Amino acid sequence: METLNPPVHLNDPELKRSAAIAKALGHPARIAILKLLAQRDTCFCGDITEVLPLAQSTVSQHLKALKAAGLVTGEVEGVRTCYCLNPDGVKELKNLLSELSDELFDTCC
Amino acid sequence: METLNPPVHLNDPELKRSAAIAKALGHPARIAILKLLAQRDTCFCGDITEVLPLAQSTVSQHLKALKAAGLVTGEVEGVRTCYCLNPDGVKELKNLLSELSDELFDTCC
DNA sequence: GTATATTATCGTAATTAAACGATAAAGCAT
DNA sequence: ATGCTTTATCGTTTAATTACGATAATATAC
Repeated sequence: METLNPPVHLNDPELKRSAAIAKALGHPARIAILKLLAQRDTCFCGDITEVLPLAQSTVSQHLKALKAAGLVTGEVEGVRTCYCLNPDGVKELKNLLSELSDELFDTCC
Repeated sequence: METLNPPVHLNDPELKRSAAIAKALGHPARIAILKLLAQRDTCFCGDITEVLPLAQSTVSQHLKALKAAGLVTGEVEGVRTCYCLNPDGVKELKNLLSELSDELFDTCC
């Protein structure tokens, strides 16, 4: 049955935000970093670089991406930067996820 | 405190799978398509193209990406193709999400 | 058979992402 | 002050993404 749908606006802020959060998770290294941050209480860039098979500059780039997505905060502590999960961002992530879970019930035509 | 972590293997299948699913959601058009598929019972490429501000070939590409990620199935019905949410893929997505929700409790150093 | 409708694929262009090494900046130690 | 450590940024290269129009393929209609 033709349930006619209104046109979709790809610039809808909520839609864009959801995609941005998902995109930030769209690389194994970034998921790994988030999990590390959830486990450890120290979270300097160097600690992460030690554990990931990536160059320091690459890790720094991934951290920047996570920060831009609002999933992570970075507080300068002297010469180092302490990265942490951003509670607000994680909350948004969880909301996105549960919203999607609700909407994507299993149907098939 | 230095909770020393084992090295992370970015080729870990589960990690890669999680990232691949997230990546598939990492574009507004693809999230919109998934939501449409959840709402409508007809789900031909043309129906989606009608609603999205994108060319037919672009929509087809996004559908291909969703299919490659296992989130969508496409059954050929004569000259058209009927796209549906893939229950297995959606289940995986939900598992990923709840796993992440569990792991990413709010901490800060 | 000829035309029409539907979708996938090809070719292409522009943009973004991912990775690295090298370097700069800035704090800490001596 | 000099050197060491830590991290961000720059410059670069390679690869992937996104988008479009054009075309091919295939089923349906006439």
